[in-house]
Amino acid sequence: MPVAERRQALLDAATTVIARDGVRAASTRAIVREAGMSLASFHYAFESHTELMRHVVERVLVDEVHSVTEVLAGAAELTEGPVTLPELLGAALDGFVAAVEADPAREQAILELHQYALREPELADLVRAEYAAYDEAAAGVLTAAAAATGTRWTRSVEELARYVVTLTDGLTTSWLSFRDPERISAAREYAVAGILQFSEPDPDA
Amino acid sequence: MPVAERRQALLDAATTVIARDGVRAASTRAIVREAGMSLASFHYAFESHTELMRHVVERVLVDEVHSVTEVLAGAAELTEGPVTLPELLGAALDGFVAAVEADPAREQAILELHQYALREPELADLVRAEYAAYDEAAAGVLTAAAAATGTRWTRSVEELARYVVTLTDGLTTSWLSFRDPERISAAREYAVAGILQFSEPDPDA
DNA sequence: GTTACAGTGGGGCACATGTCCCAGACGAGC
DNA sequence: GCTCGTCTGGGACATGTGCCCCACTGTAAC
Repeated sequence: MPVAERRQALLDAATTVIARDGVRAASTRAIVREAGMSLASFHYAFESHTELMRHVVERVLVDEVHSVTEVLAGAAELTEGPVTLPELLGAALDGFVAAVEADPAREQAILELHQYALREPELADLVRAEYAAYDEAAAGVLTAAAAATGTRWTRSVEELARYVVTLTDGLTTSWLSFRDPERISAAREYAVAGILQFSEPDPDA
Repeated sequence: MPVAERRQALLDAATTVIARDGVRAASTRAIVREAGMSLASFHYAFESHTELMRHVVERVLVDEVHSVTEVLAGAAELTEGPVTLPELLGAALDGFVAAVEADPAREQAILELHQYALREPELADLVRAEYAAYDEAAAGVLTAAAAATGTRWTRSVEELARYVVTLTDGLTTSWLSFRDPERISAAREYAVAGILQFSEPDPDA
């Protein structure tokens, strides 16, 4: 078993344990047990538990950015025939919420890893980079949606995107506490309405 | 030293340790070291570390609800002379954000305790009760602000309140990651604008 | 002064954790 | 077949953890 593959297997196992039992429970032994390896194999693939955790944080956050970007892009490409701006934005937010609802354990793990990373000086930047990527993804959706519906934004797209990301963050934590779709849907509607305020027909379109 | 006082001191110490070093570091020994006691004193006041944590979660979350309610009520009572709805709502949100900015460690501790509580079946209800209290506080501010400015809401105040709470949650996590006032202020402005959509002059006022 | 007892400190138990070491297994090259 | 170097398993170490016990203090009652 090549080292690279073993590292991947250990990262997978660590992610599984964290999602199921929390960061607190992700001890070296729990991870190797999950991966079906011995402790020696662990320290053959990784310098230390700390290094493993660093890679876990990095991989999970990067993966999450990818999947979110994918979900948003998928919703934005759903433009079969004429679509309105609120429909597009609503679909994008629905896609995001559906992804969170589909795998709450993963989302909870991500939040725990955020906290973990924010406590480690050398990992804190990963969280900020993650949010920057979210901002970019949201900005992409906003501009694409406006372009597809002959509208334009009256405010900076970057600012609007940050607002959207802030809101999705709130939606995520709300879902993890209540698991209540109704509690989410109202906020979702208001969010869309809030953003629409800053759009207008594009005279150039 | 009476038992009740000792328990309070230990709760204080635990809160301090958690805010400074995280929940992960809040071991029994770390807490008694912070409180300047011996291990025996700890187990004289508390049945177990688990029981202590249960009380910590309860107290911190209840305290947070109180202080948030206080901040919001304070902002709402700032009605010297004629004030507009957006001013009132903006002031309330500013008060909230200022409280978060003033003590980020405490806010981070609260988020960690949320995660901790959500992992413990018997503590999860505390988080939900906390959010329910936030909802109520936000609803109170919304109705008070509307009444003070001769306006009324066109949507259910409960739903609007939940939206506000969701948003403040996002603002909090955003602040903890970036500590960037500008990043917050834009979202704050959009939030106010978003809510204002659902207000109208009250003909009965 | 003696007794009784709530309260406290130090030490110790059993267990879990991160890390390391060393004996052995495995397979490739000759 | 043999050797050599990579890889792996089990065991062990030091440390940290939650919890407990026993000896001791101080104080209050008589």
